[in-house]
Amino acid sequence: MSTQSVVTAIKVIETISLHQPIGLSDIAKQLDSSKATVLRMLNTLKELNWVAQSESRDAAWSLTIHAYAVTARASIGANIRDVAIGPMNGLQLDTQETVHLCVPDGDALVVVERLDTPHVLRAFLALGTQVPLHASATGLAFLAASTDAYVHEILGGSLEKVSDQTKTQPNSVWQLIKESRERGYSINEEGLSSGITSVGAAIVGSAGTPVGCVSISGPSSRIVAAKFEDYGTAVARTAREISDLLGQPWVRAVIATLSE
Amino acid sequence: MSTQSVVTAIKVIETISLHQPIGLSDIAKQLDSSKATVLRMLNTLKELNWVAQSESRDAAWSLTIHAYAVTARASIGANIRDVAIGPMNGLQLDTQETVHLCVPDGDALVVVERLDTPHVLRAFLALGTQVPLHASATGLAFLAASTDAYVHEILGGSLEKVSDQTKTQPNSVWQLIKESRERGYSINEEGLSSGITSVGAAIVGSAGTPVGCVSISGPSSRIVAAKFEDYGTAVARTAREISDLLGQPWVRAVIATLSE
DNA sequence: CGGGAATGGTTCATTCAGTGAACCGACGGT
DNA sequence: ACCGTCGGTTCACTGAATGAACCATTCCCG
Repeated sequence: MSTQSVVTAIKVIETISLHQPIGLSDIAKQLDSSKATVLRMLNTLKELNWVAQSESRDAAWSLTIHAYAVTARASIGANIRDVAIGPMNGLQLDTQETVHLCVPDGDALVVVERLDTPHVLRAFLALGTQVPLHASATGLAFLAASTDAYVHEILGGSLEKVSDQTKTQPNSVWQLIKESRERGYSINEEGLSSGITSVGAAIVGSAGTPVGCVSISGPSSRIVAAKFEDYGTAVARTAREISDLLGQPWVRAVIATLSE
Repeated sequence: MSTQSVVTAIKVIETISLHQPIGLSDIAKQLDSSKATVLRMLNTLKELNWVAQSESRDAAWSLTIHAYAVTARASIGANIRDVAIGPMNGLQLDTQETVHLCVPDGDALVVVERLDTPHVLRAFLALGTQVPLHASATGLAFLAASTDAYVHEILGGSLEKVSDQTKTQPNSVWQLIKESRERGYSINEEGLSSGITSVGAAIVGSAGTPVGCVSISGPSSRIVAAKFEDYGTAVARTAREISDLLGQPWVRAVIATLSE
């Protein structure tokens, strides 16, 4: 059904997004589409200023800042992002570690905001990065705040081994989730990336369902077991603050004023 | 020519982006297109998970996080963003004010990164915000680093009055640009928003052309004239650091390691 | 060297996907 | 009860989207 030329156009965009500077033939190959079709899409998108090709000999294509700006200024995440930035800042000052804000996109989380640590040795994820639910502090916190039905749906799927220490056994992950529920915050020791430990907590909407997560991340040499409780309570408090703010409509107006 | 169904699809996306939650008829009206066509686009984009409609009675449409994630993880800005984050952090620590990173999109700048101040009273722009060249510290810095030909092209266009204090006379703006060139940094006193003063400097690429800008912003009560020079030299130094880093290819690899 | 297999890009006949006017049912205000 | 609006649907027409076959380059490897 429905407008397959638009479908291929969007798929072209998503393919470029995943493979950064990429050539015409490669895109056509990935989409199982003819080069002619793909090229017409690219030219149209170029006219619209959504893609550009490098002027070097390979003529590879990439997305433009314009495409980013269009999607960045809208999107549901904008609201939670603006509301969350205050409490996140406090958390960053308290812990001096990198703070991440993630929101769900399909069966994964996406990083939509980040505050950095002043430390030279640091951990951070680029904005827009996809984070798996089973292999991150934010993901575990999100699952801990989700229904058992959803958790088991995720655990029943394929649990990708992201780092050496990623737990890929449903039982092991389930154990981490149970612990997170008891504690009120989640801990992920090097499951997303070797050498990085994170502590996270879920932000819940008015309906009680999780709408996002915050976490702090740093090298395992600094985020040691002795600090888990301090960091965990701080993260959980921050998540609760954001949750509370989301429930109060007037916040939107105040933030709007400050950001003008 | 070229694939006008894709053109309308993208225009639908851009229209939604500008008007946040918006109804079917409004979109059709803005695009001078039939509701049937627009609705088919919306349904296609919905299947692709780029737009969603509120489940409330008005059934308004908005962009999804997925759309944001797709464009955020790619885009030219990603490189400069990752490179800039280090020096920006230093600047934030030194000045304790909000730090913005902007890159050009057409004849405007777009905010692609921000580091917040710990102060309660603060100034910030949402990521993805369009910033006019003539009415912002970043824009003035960008123009100061641009060719006279380009500056006059911009000054010859319409200079929108963004705030009460926005300078809309080409001569006045030209004066600000000249001062910025002499100083090495730009100052914008409440031209973008009443009560907010910013200091900015341009990041230049290997070809010597400006590729972006950094700035610090805060309430005019804190960013006072006596501090302009200190802040200005700090901002200029940061911009130079980023410029230098951009010239050194190896940095890319280091950042990639840290961000994993 | 020199051929072969990539690459980016073009052409063109076939056909099917995209188009908008007219339409429907449901709200919401007067 | 009316009118105007909303979101969404129907349908006949047609021109826009498609991919196989086609260049012109470049680059690699024997």
